[in-house]
Amino acid sequence: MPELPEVETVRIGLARLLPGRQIAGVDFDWPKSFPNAAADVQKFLSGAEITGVERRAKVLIIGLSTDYSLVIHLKMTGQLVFRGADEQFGAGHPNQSLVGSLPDKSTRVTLIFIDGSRLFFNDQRKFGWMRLIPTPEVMNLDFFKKVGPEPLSADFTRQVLRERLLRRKNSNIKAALLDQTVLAGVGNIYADESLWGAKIHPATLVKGLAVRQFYNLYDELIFVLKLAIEKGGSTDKNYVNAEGKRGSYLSFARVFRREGQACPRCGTIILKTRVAGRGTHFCPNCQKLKPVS
DNA sequence: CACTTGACCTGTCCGC
DNA sequence: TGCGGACAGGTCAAGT
Repeated sequence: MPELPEVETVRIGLARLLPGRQIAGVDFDWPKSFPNAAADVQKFLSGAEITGVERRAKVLIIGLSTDYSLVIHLKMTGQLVFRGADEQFGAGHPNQSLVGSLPDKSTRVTLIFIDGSRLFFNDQRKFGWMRLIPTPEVMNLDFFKKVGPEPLSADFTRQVLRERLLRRKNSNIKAALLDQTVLAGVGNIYADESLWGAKIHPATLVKGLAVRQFYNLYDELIFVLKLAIEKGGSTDKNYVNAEGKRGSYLSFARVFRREGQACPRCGTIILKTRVAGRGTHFCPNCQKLKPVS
């Protein structure tokens, strides 16, 4: 669920809310959510000031004045929700909020700032994690060494997308788009949405795609990612931004979670199948599976 | 080596 | 109503 647009939306919110705040303490219980030893957490977090919030792929990097960074992956159900000291932790937000009283039973880590405000790391399914890493070593993490280019960076061109996808020429296009070593940040929602835009069947083999199709896919991918950031991401069940509010992209979605509805382009009923091990939505008329010639 | 599948988890929904 | 099982889908390890 949190894909590039959702993580970027959280980053924008945290970058506005956190820098300059000083950490007083941290509470955490589930060790896998924060694997650093408890002593290290207290030692390198307490007294640290937050210097900035960055994103690479679907990972958030919160910089600290101690030359350590908090590296966070939300995986499927992670949330990072900030509450100011003057906000009742138990009251929730009136406007489109999905989270109420905090901490709740999905809260894995709580950062407490000296001004009384708090940052809650909630994660229902416990797949996500937060790690304290010396800042110069962050990019040495295996994930960062392998991850592909940022699709919204200036040097990510149509040609680059085609070259990267062709690294998996024998895969279907959906599996290749989801492969984080091919390019960073695309997950199930935006893979389906961009393939619909480019009129490509998700099971099409990469080697069977024409150059023009790669370029169409590039245009649709960039369009969908930018629109999703504009809409604050997609909220299905869990995802919320740094203020606990929903994203609205799904009301603009063309195929994702719209099985049984009419394709907005041709009116054919949208199907849901399984491709690359994931639930996959597509229009059987606009996105035909052609044999490799 | 290229590629696919299963494990990690919990909550929800569906059929009986 | 209760209960088992399928499903949700990001990433890594294990399997083919």
